Amino acid sequence: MTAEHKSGAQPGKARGAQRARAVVSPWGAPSAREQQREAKRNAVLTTAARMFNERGFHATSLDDIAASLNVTKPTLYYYVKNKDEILLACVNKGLRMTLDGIEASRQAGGNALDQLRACMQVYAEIVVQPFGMCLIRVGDEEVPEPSRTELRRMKSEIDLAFRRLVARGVQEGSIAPCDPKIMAFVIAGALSWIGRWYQPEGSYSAQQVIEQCLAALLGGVLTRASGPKRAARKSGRTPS
Amino acid sequence: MTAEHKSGAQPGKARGAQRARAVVSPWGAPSAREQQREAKRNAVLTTAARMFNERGFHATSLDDIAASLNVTKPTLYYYVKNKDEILLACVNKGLRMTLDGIEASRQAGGNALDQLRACMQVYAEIVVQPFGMCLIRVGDEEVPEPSRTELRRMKSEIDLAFRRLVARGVQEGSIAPCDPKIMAFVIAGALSWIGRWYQPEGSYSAQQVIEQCLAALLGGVLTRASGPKRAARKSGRTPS
DNA sequence: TAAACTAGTTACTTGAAAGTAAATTCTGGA
DNA sequence: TCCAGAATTTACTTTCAAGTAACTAGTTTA
Repeated sequence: MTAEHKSGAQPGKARGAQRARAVVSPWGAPSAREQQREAKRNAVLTTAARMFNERGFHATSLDDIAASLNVTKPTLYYYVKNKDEILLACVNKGLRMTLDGIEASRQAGGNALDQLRACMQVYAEIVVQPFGMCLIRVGDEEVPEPSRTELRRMKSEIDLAFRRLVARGVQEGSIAPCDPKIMAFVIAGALSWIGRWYQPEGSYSAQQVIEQCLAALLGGVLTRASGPKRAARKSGRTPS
Repeated sequence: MTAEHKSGAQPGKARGAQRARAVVSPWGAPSAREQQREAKRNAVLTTAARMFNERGFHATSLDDIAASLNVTKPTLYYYVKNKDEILLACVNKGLRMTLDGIEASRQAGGNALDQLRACMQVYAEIVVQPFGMCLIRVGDEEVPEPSRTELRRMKSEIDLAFRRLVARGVQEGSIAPCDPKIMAFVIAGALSWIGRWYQPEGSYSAQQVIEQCLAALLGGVLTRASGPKRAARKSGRTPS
C-alpha cells in the first residue's frame, strides 16, 4: 500500500536515502531502461485498447491482455495501477491526439471552413485507430468518478472546437446557416460512427472512407442545384 | 450442473398430475393474469434498459434492477431467463420498433427522398427512447454468440433499408450522387449519436433536436446555392 | 375446503476476475 | 564476481454479482 505507486516518468527528487547514488542528473538522456519501460507500458496500453475495441472493456480480463503480451497478470501491475487506469489512459491518449490535431489544424490557418475540414479529417483518422476508437466506443459511465468528469471536460472541449468553427463559418458565409451546436453534433456523430463499422480488411481503405464521409457531410443528402431547400417534390409517381 | 435450470414457463415435470386440470383451452382471451405477467416482464425490460443506458450494462447488477422495481433479484428470474436475455430483449425491441417504423414509412408511399426522410425521422425518435438507446449504446460484442449473429443481421437490415432508399434517391435525382453505402452510414451515424448526447432535461425538445439534425444532414454543411468551392455543378437537367 | 398453481422471498452456492504478497530470475555496473 | 535493483513469476486472497434451491404466502378452481 505504499503510497508511492509510480509517479510516471517524473525525475523524482532524491530524499535522504538516495544519497549513495550521487543524485543522478535528471537532465541526462532517459536511460535505455527508462525508454524500454515506457515502451512496454505503451505496449500494454495499445494491446489493451485493441482488445477493448474488439471485445468490450468488461469482457477483456487482465489475464487476456497479459496473455496476448506473453506475460502474466501481475506484470501488468508493474506498469499500470489498475484496470481502470488502463482504460483511462487509452481514452486520454485518444483525446490528446484529437486535441493536438485540432490545434495543428488551427495553426495551418485558412478560413473557418478550411479549418473545419482539416479538423474533420483529423478526427476521422483518429477514430479508426486503437486509442481513438476507445474514445468513442467507451461510454463515460464505464470510467469511475474522479476521471469521468475530467473526461467529459476534454470531450466537450473537442465538441466546442467544432462548434466554434461552425459558428465562424456561418458568419463567414461558407457554412449554411444552422445551429452550430447541432451541426457540430451531427458532424462528430457521423465521424465517430466510422469507428464502429469500419474494418481495415474491408474493400475500402480508411482514406477512401474518410474522404467520402467528409464529402457526404459537407455536401449533404439533397442534390446540389439551383433549387431551393425543398427540391424535387414530385408526387404521384411510385417507382417499382 | 443439473441440466434443467428453468425451462421458462414450461409446465415442467408432473405429466400425470396435469390430467386433473382438464386442459384449459388456449384459444380464449389471454387471461388477466397473463396480461399482468406480460406487463411485469415489460416493466423489467424497460427499467433495465433505462439503467443500462445510464450506467452501462455491466455496471448494472440484477440487484440494482430488482431494487428499483421494489422486488428481489430472484423475482426477476421468474420473468426472464438471465441477464443476457434482458439485454437481448431490449435491443431486440429497439430493433423491432425500427424495422416496423421503416416498414410504415414505406407503406406511406412517396418518392425515395420522402421515404428516406420518414425513416430518418423514425429512427431518430427511437434512438432517444430506452430500447432504441440500448440498440446504439450496446456494442454487439456484449451479447454472447448465438444471439450476436442474429443481432447483426437485424442491424444490417436497417442499414440496408437506408442504403436502398439512398440508391433509389440518387437514381431519382433527388439525392446527391454518392456511394449509398457510405451515405447510409453517415446518416445512421449522425442520428445514432443523438442517443448519446441528447438529454430530455436540456433546453431542446426531442422534436426540435431531431428536426434540426435532419435539416443539417439533408442540407449539408456547405452553404447552398452559389456556394464557392464545389457546390452546384449540375450538368444537364435539373430536378423538377 | 383442499389441491394446485402463481408470485414472491430468504438464504445460499459458485465462478470469474481484480488485485496482492512474496519469492524468483535477470541484468548492468562497481 | 557479486550485488542491488529491475522485471517477472507463482500462488494466493478478496470481492462481487450471477444464478439456484427451497420455502412461503397468496389465489384460483374443482
